[in-house]
Amino acid sequence: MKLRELAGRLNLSQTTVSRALNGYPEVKEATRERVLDAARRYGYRPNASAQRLATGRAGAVGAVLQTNRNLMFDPHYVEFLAGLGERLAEDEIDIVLSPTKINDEVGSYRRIATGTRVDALVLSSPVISDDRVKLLTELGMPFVLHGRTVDQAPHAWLDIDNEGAFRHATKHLLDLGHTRIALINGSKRFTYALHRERGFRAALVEAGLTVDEQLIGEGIMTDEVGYRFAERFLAAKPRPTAILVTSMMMALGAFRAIRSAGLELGKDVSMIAHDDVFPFLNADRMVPTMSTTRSSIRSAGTRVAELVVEILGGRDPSTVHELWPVDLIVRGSTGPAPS
Amino acid sequence: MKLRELAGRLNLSQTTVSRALNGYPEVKEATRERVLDAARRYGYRPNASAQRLATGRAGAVGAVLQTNRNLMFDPHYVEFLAGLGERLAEDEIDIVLSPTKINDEVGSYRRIATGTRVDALVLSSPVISDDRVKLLTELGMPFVLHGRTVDQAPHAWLDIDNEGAFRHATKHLLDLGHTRIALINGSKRFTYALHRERGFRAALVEAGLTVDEQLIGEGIMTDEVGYRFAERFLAAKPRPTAILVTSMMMALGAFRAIRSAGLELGKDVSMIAHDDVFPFLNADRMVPTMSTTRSSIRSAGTRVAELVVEILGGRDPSTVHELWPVDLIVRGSTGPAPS
DNA sequence: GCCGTTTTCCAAAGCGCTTTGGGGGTTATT
DNA sequence: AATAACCCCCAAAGCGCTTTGGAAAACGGC
Repeated sequence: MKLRELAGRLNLSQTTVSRALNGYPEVKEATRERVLDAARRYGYRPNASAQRLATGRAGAVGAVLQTNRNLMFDPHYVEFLAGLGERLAEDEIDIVLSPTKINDEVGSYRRIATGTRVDALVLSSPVISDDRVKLLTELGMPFVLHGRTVDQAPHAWLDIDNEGAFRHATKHLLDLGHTRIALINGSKRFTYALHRERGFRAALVEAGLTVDEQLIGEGIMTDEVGYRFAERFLAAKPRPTAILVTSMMMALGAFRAIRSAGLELGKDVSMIAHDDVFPFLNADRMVPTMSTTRSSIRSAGTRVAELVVEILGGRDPSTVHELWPVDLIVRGSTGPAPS
Repeated sequence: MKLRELAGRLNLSQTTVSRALNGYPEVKEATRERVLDAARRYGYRPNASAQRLATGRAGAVGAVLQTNRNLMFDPHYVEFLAGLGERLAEDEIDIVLSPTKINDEVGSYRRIATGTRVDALVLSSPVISDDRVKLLTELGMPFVLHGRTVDQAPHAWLDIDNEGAFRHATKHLLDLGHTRIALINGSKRFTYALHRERGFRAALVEAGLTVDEQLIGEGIMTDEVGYRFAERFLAAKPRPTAILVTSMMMALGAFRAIRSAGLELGKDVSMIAHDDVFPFLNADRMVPTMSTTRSSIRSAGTRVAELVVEILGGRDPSTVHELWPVDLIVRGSTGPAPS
């Protein structure tokens, strides 16, 4: 069933049917009803390619998938994509996924940007000085960055206040009397990890403490890595009484290490983890419940999608900067420092 | 730069340029060179929407992403997508990702199949009797299934011989003198898990042993789940002397549990894990090296892509059935049963 | 050098939609 | 009753490619 046929059956012109379907005001409400009804009955679905050609829009945004390493990072990314897709689906915009090898990352972006298959790109997990950002800016391909680079540029980004979150969390631990606090962070190549560490250090320095570099670890966000660092940190003397963890996956591992060491979470050792809010992982239902800095990565995806749509609608990307505050939620995994 | 301009500059017709670019035989080799060269110089990239409209092809295959649970499963899926994308890129075919909530899975597939945004779909991780397979068959949307359902239908699939692999692995352990063997499997909803368990049981029964149901566990493929099951199994009396594990992620967890129990892998306890071959996880570089049933999931993705291309080229999907044998690679994690 | 092939290229007609530029019908205004 | 002002709707022209049906040019055999 194509538009012409549908128009034929309704004794209307293609123009009118098209307008009725796309919500233009030039058609009588009764006619629109009639058209929508018929479209539903006949199961009419517009041909996407034709629509795209006529409108000059690809109707898709691109996402590039690193495929050589750090795949374990993925639950976070997938969750982000889920949010993105949810919102884009409303506007019938596809997500086009391009897997790329890590050594040809910029090449992949260039190929995508110079092609006509997507209207915009979405970038995640920027590193401190990100070549992709530079490239896309140069090529004039619209994009929204989830996260930030250090050298701010006039492009669109949405980030959470990682520095503030970790400063706040650290300060909370200090207020509880903890003075030896460890940090299990993501890889420092990434800006968010830099920001988190910065917040952590700032709070310690503010409190007049010096940072013990032995109590800082970085790695990919897995249970395993969390376990290994926690195990190592807890063996230090004097033992840290609190740990800040950059992801819930890592927190699970760290939690196991704490138990293995015969210690009790929330009493012998306090922990605050950053919670990206996974549907299958509820900080509130853990035993003990987990204190977190919380910010839904899925919501971020949804909002990024919204911003993409706005930019495609004509909004100036250089006005698109959102820094989301992060909640600190104090639960059972934090308690006063043991004396 | 559009085709017409390019043709103009070359003093050729659009027809000729198009043919030169697409490898049709009706143009002189010298002309083709000239065209290709100019295209490169001017950076000509054909407009994808126009191409798609003219050819009647969406130039994309769809993949649906479950977003409500089992996201931890993902490293496997991502690895598969990587392989898929690698091959599809050669034919300039996009992967269109549609995130869906688990409770509206069939609805999502229906929407995608009745739309015109993809030429085919790729399905992964089929359950025993899979509604998606039925739906797509009914709707006549081409697809390739990575895995199998139990009720075979005349559609395209590619699967690895999970049953054979696990039978073989179990038999190997039996040959080494093990008689109490545990199995850490994926969720039994999935056909591959069923097949693996079937292979496991078959080998035991063949050897005249009865299966201890207490030594079978199923769950999502994470380090954590591997740890928990191994911990539990090793506490059983008499303790199993060998464990079969369905994923390398789980194997890492199981390995940790073995060490925590003060046991030595490859001596006190043997282990064979199924290895989907992740670039960041090398069974050969572990200590001890890990015995595995190995089959690259990325290669499977590449081959599935190949099959999709063939089907879109006219091959009858009901002739597309591939069952890949799985290698058993004996390394350091397996040894004779302790006496 | 003539005629039939083969090679090489072209003009023009789509692909299925959106959108521009009007043009009849109705209703309101005088 | 005539005019103006809308409201609805339509015909037709693209969007940028592919592909069909020829036609001109080059080639080969006699």
